[in-house]
Amino acid sequence: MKDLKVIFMGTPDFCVPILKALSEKCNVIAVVTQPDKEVGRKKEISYSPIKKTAIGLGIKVLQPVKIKEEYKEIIDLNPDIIITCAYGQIVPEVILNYPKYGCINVHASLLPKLRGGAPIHKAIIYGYDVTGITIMYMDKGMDTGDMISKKEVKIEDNDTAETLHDKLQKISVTLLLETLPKIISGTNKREKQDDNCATYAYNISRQEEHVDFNKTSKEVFNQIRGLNSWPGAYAVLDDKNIKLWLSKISENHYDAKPGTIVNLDKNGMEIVTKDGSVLITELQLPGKRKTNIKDFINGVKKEDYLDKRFR
RNA sequence: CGCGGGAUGGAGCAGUUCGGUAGCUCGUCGGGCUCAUAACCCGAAGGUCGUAGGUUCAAAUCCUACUCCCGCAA
Repeated sequence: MKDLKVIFMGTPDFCVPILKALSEKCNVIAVVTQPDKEVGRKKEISYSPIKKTAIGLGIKVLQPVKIKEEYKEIIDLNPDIIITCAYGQIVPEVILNYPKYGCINVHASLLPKLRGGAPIHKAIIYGYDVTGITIMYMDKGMDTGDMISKKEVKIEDNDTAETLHDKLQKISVTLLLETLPKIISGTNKREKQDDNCATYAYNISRQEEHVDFNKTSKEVFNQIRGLNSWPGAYAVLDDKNIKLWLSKISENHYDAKPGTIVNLDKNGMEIVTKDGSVLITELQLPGKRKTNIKDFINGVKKEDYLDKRFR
């Protein structure tokens, strides 16, 4: 594997361990990542986590704005295999057919479930009990190619998108290192996806970050933890966006309209849902930092919140 | 030069409009009560009020510049 010429394509933090592992086991001849973006309040230019890692490892970095048009350099490098993970652009067929061992993708779900850009978040938000990593051949569709190997991860009640991200990140590396030798020796499996069972995990929209308390407690709970620690769920109170970071499902039932704050103490800010209530245990006011409920109630008057209603 | 909020003992906040003794709720430490406690009672420690300069008899508070944090928008 040492001489295997690999091009790695990826962008976020999630795939950094994969790049690191590949750079140890193979000859990573180039890394392809999304173009630098101006980001944040000061519109500073930020490099993607993968670009930073590649620079640290001394690997050549390519950043096509549209890989559909700017693929020549990638082909000229004559890779044996292209490995992608959360790259963020659809790779054109010209590239897919080129490397002798093909183009494979590491996807953070058990395909054909949760095809798309936000499989980790959506696995929790949709209330899945189990998710995982799938390694697959890429084709021209979005996460529709033939599957090579899979590894499952259970979703626990206390998992957030962040903890699940970390678990999946870990096993993505081991699964890839198990699978890669089989691909090279031609002993890997190749299984078609059943399109009838497919579900989709498109990128999170602003609308999906908004908590609707007309949903069930379970749905609210899953939404809040599924968006933690990025980008965060929010609801609106007094025209202010309040971020809701952690919650618990309460056993209590109230006669108030969904969204009403019925209680505020060290156990949480209790908000009525469609079928009961949830206790918010970590939240954030605009301009402020994240605070746990204990700190939050210290600086706040209970009367300012009780009986008000989120929308 | 995208818009806006913020920085005050270890934590979360009030006080800034209109300059005049550093305050609240917690936490910590010590003591008490209790079979016991995260509960209750008593007491203590802990802050050059983000930084630098200016105005003033006097600045957390007014003026100027800067640093850092955060929400929105991209």
